[in-house]
Amino acid sequence: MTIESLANAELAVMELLWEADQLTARQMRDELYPGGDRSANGTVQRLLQRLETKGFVERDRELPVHLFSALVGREAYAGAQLKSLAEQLTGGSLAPAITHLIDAKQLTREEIKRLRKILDGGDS
Amino acid sequence: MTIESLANAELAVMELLWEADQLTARQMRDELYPGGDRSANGTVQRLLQRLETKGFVERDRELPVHLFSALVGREAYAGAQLKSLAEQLTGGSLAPAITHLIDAKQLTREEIKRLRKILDGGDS
DNA sequence: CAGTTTGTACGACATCTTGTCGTACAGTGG
DNA sequence: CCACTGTACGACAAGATGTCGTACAAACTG
Repeated sequence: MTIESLANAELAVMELLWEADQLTARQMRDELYPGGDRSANGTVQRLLQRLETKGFVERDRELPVHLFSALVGREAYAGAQLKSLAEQLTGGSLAPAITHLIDAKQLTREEIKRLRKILDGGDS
Repeated sequence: MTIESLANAELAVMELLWEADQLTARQMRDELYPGGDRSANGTVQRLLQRLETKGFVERDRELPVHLFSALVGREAYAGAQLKSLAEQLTGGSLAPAITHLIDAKQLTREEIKRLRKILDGGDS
């Protein structure tokens, strides 16, 4: 159940799928490679193929022109990455890193407020 | 000032340096490659060299046998990675990802409590 | 002093990942 | 039948990573 991590171009594709519910490869090509010649099609298809293998993307094969959609949401991906980072570095806890961010003034007062609200609501 | 991200073997070296203040390459070799033959020395030296280039490690050249120490602390590294993740994925805010972790019950009650305490203290 | 040992410096390499491209093939419409 | 669009996928270059080998300097041993 481990969620792999994504590279730039793959992430760019996911960004599109996180915005729209379903997209064709063509639509994504137009978005990602505006002056898209023939080869850009292959690139996008390749990226989608790999994302499908990794379990990030689903493909509706009903029609000859497939419809792609995200299987892993942005928040789920971000959360998984956060968790994996914490596990790798600080024994599974986010606390040390967040402490550091606060001390280094890398979190705005706004953001701190937002996080506090989330935590107060989330557990009880 | 961007902090690069580290690969496995590099991270393993940093782990050692995060535990001890200063170490010789030899000490790290013994730790990382217990049955260490000749070539393991080269590997460790190479890793240290690259870490030095990336600005993660400092080398005391006073003695012929160098003493290595971490320039970037574990919490600073974790924090930087956290921040870069948030910037890449959720517009710089950690809130969405943490919300997801709470909803998906990926944070223990303990951890939530700890985070809340940090946030309550950190702002003032 | 000559020889050995220990450590540093670094070139070289195999492997993997990533992004890209080209080509082959299927279905559709003229 | 031919052109077009899309899918499938092999191949490749570039970069990162971990490893190894070798060259060289400093110190220690006899």
